[in-house]
Amino acid sequence: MEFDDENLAHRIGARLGTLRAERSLTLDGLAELSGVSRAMISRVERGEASPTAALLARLCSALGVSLSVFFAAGGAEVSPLARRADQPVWRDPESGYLRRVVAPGGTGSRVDVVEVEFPAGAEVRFPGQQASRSQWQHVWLFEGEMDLTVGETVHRLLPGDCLFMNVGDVHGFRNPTDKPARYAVIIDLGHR
DNA sequence: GATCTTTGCGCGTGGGCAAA
DNA sequence: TTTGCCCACGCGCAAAGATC
Repeated sequence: MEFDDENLAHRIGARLGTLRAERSLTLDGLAELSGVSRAMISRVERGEASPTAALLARLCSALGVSLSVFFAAGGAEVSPLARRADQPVWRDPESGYLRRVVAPGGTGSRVDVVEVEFPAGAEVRFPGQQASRSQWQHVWLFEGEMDLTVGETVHRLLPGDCLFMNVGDVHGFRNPTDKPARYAVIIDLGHR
């Protein structure tokens, strides 16, 4: 379920607007919570800008949802089975990394499962977010190599390695090799 | 071929304006 | 007064061109 860029930008914008409205937040309110300017939020909601992974993470954190919840199709039929063809896929316009929400949406589960294909040489950094401190994640590498930075510590992950970390910590993902990497992220969403 | 400079593009921000 | 949108600008990055 991969969308073309324009369609995806509009879907993200609509989803962002819905979540913001559900929380009775104004552009200013969300801007204050997320640290993203209200002009940028407005452009994203109108589908005029494609948010980067880092920016989207800040907005999701401010809204109190995970990226998985964000990309889960609102109102979609709830099923315990998520076929690969139906799993939401999003590509970060900045790094090119591909994020696939594997776990079925709308089940009420407090655990999300995400598959990531990370391009060679790419890097993504996520700022620390107080709103995400109740969330934890396992990063389980299948193929390639990844450098994961948590705070000041850099962890080199090899196939089979698994790193446990707090989602709210300042962290970064980097593929130092010339081959793409593939890994899974299992997220404990904590109390919602 | 390597290095430096220029140019173009996209992302993101701040300030200001108009409508309700 | 609040809210959402528009405009101008800065910044970073990659591609193209120039120079050695």
